[in-house]
Amino acid sequence: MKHLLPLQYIDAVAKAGSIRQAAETLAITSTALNRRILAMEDELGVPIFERLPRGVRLSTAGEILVHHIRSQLSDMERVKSQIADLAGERRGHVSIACSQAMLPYFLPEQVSSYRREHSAVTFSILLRDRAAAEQSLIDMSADLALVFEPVRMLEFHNLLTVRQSVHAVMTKDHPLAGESQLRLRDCLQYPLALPTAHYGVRHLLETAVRSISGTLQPVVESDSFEFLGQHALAENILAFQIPIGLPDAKLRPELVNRPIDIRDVPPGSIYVGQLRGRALSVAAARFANQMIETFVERYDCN
Amino acid sequence: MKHLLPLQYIDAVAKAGSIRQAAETLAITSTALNRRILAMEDELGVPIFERLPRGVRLSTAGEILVHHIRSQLSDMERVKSQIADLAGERRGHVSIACSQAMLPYFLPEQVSSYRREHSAVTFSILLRDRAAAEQSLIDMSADLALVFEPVRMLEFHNLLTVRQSVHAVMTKDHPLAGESQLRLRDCLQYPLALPTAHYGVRHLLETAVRSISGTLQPVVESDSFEFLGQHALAENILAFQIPIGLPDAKLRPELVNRPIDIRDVPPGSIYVGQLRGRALSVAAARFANQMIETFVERYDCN
DNA sequence: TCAGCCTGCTGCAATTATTGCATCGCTATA
DNA sequence: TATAGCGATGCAATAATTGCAGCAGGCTGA
Repeated sequence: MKHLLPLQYIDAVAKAGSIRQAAETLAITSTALNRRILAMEDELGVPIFERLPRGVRLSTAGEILVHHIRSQLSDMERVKSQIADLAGERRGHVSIACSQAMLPYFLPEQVSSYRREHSAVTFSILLRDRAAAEQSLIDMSADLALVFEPVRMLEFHNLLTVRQSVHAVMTKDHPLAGESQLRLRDCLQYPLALPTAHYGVRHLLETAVRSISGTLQPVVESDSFEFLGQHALAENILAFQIPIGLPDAKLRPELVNRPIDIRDVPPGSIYVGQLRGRALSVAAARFANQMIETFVERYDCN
Repeated sequence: MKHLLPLQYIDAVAKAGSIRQAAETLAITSTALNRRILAMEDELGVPIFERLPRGVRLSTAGEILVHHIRSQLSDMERVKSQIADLAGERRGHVSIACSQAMLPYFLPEQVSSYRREHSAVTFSILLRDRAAAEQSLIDMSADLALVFEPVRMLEFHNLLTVRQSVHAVMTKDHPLAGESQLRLRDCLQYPLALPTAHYGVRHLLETAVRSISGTLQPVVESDSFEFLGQHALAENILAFQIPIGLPDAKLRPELVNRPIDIRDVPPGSIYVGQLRGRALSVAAARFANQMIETFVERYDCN
């Protein structure tokens, strides 16, 4: 849409931090970009950017404006999606910010399933820790968020809550593999592989361990669950994951997962949500519905 | 704002019903306007307007788009208002759709009072019956609505409710002027001046009269309360009004108003509200607050 | 200290987009 | 059947946008 090109330009400059860099990504000259921004500031009567020696930064007015711009851009996407929808086309784009556990199995399956019906719909899947996911909703870089144990939920409109208890993951040779359910204190006897502090699983474990006056002393710690899983497998140490992030037993027969007793580690929750007050595009709304249906028939929801 | 000129053009065409007429009001040639619309339709890939022999009409896609456009235009006004506000200026525009009773005393006083503090803020006061007022909120031609006995409230976010009982208005020579409170059946003995059917006061009276198996047979009926009042005065017949629309006794000593017993005619309510989900400009929000404060200290509110 | 680099900004010329005029074809109305 | 009003279009004039080259200013590292 041509008329909101100036808005996209401002958004790009805000993101890039300098006019020349933004011009590069926009594939126009810095001259043109600079003049459009000067023109907008002139129309508005207030500077949008503060000029710094190494570029520009949003002024207070600019921050208000950029927030409005992002909302307009995403609104226009929604309108285009609605219009395409009533023309019988099922097209559009869905952007999702999610916790790591959704990445290996759940979302790929969901996206494929959806795209089998509506192949003109495209997706962005953004890995965001639980604080960053909400931020992505706020700055409209994501339409939907799937977050395990969100931090704060002020701008978050919850569509569905799914309870998930923490599971320990190990090889089938691990001494604990024989138990059907594990106690936390038993797990602590063995070497652990843990995600870094800002992940939900770690948070739940930390809280649980503190309540029995213990400490978590992981052998490996990483923000990459890919790494954690592979390493745990190689060294035969304990890792942790929630059910939605666990492979099917048939798919990975060498891996064993066992729930940890909920008396030790209370279950956390996955929240499916969107930005409060924001209207979803047709595609995003349909995809959210599909996910919610899957959750409802597969897990413990409310 | 120049970048949303194309949007304003589409809005204007939708309102005018023909490109040539819209071009007239926009002070441009029909050629230019026509081509902008063709360009927009081309970008969108879908016709915005249906071409009729006598002009154009919004297509389904166009209706979605125009609704979005109006929301964008009003959002931009809000953003400009916010930016002006943080620059220390108290400027902006407030548009209010209201029932007739607000016009003679309440709103003039409120607007003057507000403009004494913030003279850069401008106002539009639109007289709308209770159905049209909500429509004005929906199409964003009004920021706020003050409606007596609204019809439906789906899109309406209520900020305050003020109860108002119906009063009979007459000259001090009228036979009923001696009573401190009137019964409906006594009123019906005298000639009546009534507003037309879609006004709230008429609605309340009709309902009340039906419940005592009577009928309302007004001597004069008008949608102009100005006329009703003057005529009632001249012929010395009964008119009806709610307290907020009544002059101060000192101001119009020849007029007498007496409440009708609430057992006969239940009190109606003034609703102060805005469009559900819409953010108000700084000026509109402040003005709404001022009104609400006045209501709370002066009338029976909740 | 000073050269190198990156920044936003601006005058001028070329390019591109927009506008207005005249006119066409169409349809409902009188 | 004539007419008036409508949207669409070719063409020329006009206005806006862009790109190039070059400016001054501040940070960075030798």
